[in-house]
Amino acid sequence: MARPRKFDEARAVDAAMEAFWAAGYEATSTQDLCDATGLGRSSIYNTFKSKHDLFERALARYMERKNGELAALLEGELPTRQKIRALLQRVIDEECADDADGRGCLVVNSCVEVAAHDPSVAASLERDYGVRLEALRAVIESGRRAGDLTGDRDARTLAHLVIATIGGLRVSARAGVDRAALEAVADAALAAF
Amino acid sequence: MARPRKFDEARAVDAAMEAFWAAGYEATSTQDLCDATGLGRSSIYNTFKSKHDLFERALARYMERKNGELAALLEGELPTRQKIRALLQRVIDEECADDADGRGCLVVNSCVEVAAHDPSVAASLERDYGVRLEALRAVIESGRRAGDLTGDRDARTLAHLVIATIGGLRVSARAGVDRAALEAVADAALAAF
DNA sequence: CACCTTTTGGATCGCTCGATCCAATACTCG
DNA sequence: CGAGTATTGGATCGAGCGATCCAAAAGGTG
Repeated sequence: MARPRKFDEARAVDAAMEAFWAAGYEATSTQDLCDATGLGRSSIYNTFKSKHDLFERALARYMERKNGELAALLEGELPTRQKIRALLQRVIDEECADDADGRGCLVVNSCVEVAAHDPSVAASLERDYGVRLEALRAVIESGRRAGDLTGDRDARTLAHLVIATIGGLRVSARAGVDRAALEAVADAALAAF
Repeated sequence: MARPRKFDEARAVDAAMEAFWAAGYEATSTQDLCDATGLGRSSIYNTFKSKHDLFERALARYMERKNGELAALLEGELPTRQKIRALLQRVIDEECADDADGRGCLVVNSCVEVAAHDPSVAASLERDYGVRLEALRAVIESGRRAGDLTGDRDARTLAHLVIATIGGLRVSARAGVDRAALEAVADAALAAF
């Protein structure tokens, strides 16, 4: 082995993730990626196959992080219904945060901007959707068994509904809807439970 | 007055709309716009200030068309609840259509891809959101007065919910969710009414 | 300490981007 | 019918794109 790397690959992926998150896939140039990671072109192309490859790694990293946060929330002590409400509230807080210059959620952004024209990314997004769906379904079903949730709607459908509501809140936030309205929507969406 | 135009400006905007709709703003090149409209660069730049200007016209045209369709549906004879369900069904049909190569809805796409980095487009999207919100609110309120709808949730909030649900269905569809699941989500979302 | 492999910075590749310019064209109007 | 003007096609602009290449640098290994 010869000259070792001067940088941490995971840190580079994280930095790239921030760049793609802030501007989207198309609008992020390789120069932007150099600036964000602090690396030269050579290091990037020596480590990753292409901009596209780096994007897939960055997206995977984002999913990993977000799914970790989701799992942590769902494993908490709250009653099931309040777990769901807290999840929606977290989304609203993210979207309405003053310092979040409207970058939203990389997964949602990628579903809309990238998925249709990129089968590989689409497959990755579909897999990730499945993970979130199963996590939510399990929590809803266990809440129901515990008598925590009384409705009789299919747990899987409710899990789909939660994910769709999150997507809807994020799109609405981008359209300029204010926090109070988003919170009212979140409350109303819980009527299905 | 001299040499007259050989093309119809509105048709050109329509063609550009299709192009932006299919590929997104960033990924649509001026060459794509020439191909889609059948015009030369000169004609495009002579008629529209820039790619951005043409995009705003195309987006406005899309909103006009879609809001027309919405108004037609809402003015129909169906009971209010079924109007809403039909609206959601239409969205699902659009997203799941075999020939719709995943282009989705230009408004949703633009909210996610463009709004954050383009104040002018953001303002346009916000205005359009207001139009849709008001149309839905009015229908819900009139349905309630007619005894068509029995819940007591704020009509404006329900209108927000309908729009958010549409956005959520569209994002979910892009993530690969199948038609049956989307329809179940649409039904569940109606629980708030 | 010198060799050898890998990384690094930076020049450069061919291409396409959005936009502009100009000469040729074609139509209206006096 | 000729003068004048707006439109048109196409060449062209400088800039930036994603990607590649190469020589210089650096540190582990004998």
